Amino acid sequence: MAIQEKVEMTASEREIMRVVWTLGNATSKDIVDVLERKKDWKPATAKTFIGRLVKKGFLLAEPQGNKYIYSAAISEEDSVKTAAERLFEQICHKQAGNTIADMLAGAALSHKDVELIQAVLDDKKKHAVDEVACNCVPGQCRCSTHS
Amino acid sequence: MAIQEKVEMTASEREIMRVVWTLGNATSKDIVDVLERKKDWKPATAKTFIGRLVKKGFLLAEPQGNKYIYSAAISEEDSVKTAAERLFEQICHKQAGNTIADMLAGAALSHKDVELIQAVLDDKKKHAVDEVACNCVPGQCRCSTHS
DNA sequence: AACCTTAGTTTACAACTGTAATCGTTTTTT
DNA sequence: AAAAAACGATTACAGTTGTAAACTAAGGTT
Repeated sequence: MAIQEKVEMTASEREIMRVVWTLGNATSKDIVDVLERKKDWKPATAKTFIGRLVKKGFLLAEPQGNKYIYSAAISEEDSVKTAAERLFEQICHKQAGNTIADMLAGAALSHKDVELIQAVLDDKKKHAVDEVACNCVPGQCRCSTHS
Repeated sequence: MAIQEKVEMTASEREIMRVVWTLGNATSKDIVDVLERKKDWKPATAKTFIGRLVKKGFLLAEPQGNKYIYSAAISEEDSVKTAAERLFEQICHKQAGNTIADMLAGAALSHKDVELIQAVLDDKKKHAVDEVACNCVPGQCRCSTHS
């Protein structure tokens, strides 16, 4: 596993990344154009985020003549997974199931999605435990109150 | 529905909130004590976050003599739900199912959790569509490429 | 050659965050 | 009552983020 520093990608930066993830390779113009329409960002604004993403290591910049061709250093899937992990780190492990149920309830799903989730759930059934261990320090969740 | 401004709760602030959610009513001392152990925060640091949370409207401060009794202005469930929504806003609706599947795969679940999720999923089955509509602007996800 | 466009870099600047010390009051101890 | 402890409020200060203008150099255009 890469040493994966604690570098965060902000929501604005993710807007840039989504263009790159979509195109695979993108010029700053490609990016600027999309975000100028979607977010009303001035070209300079998108440029700033591109620069920060390169510095953070999320974007790779391949020199191409006098400019760069940008590509993503991480996949969107991994990036979203990391963001989700970051969220789950902020709640008691015991609440994870509930939270996922909430998300599920609020999501629009296709039959295919349902099937996929059912498959994962079936697998989970085999490894489900009687009680998930609480990972909180005393005082930060009710579970630890009864200990 | 309340006009729910676009006020964000940071991860550090959430640490404070978790103590309040756990205790229901908390003094600054309750909060300081827990976070001093968990995060090694100086009392002043926790105080700063408490102040910011009050200003942001997440914490209610009931005067009690010369001090305050703090309580939460939103439930932890709602707060987590909001955070999750914020995450899903950053990805294509079409990817929501996949993302949930990933989260599910990575979570520790109890039998009870599995049951709950199964129930929600069963309900979802009734309303699943053939294809979830993509909500992205052209250039920000592959779906829109074929349009 | 002179100029405009484009791309990247530098600089700007306010708001928000993390992290805390200090200050002014009250309360509690001694 | 005098001193010490506790609490909220004020101030501090660097780093991050959002938002962008200005600058610079290369490239294309007239």
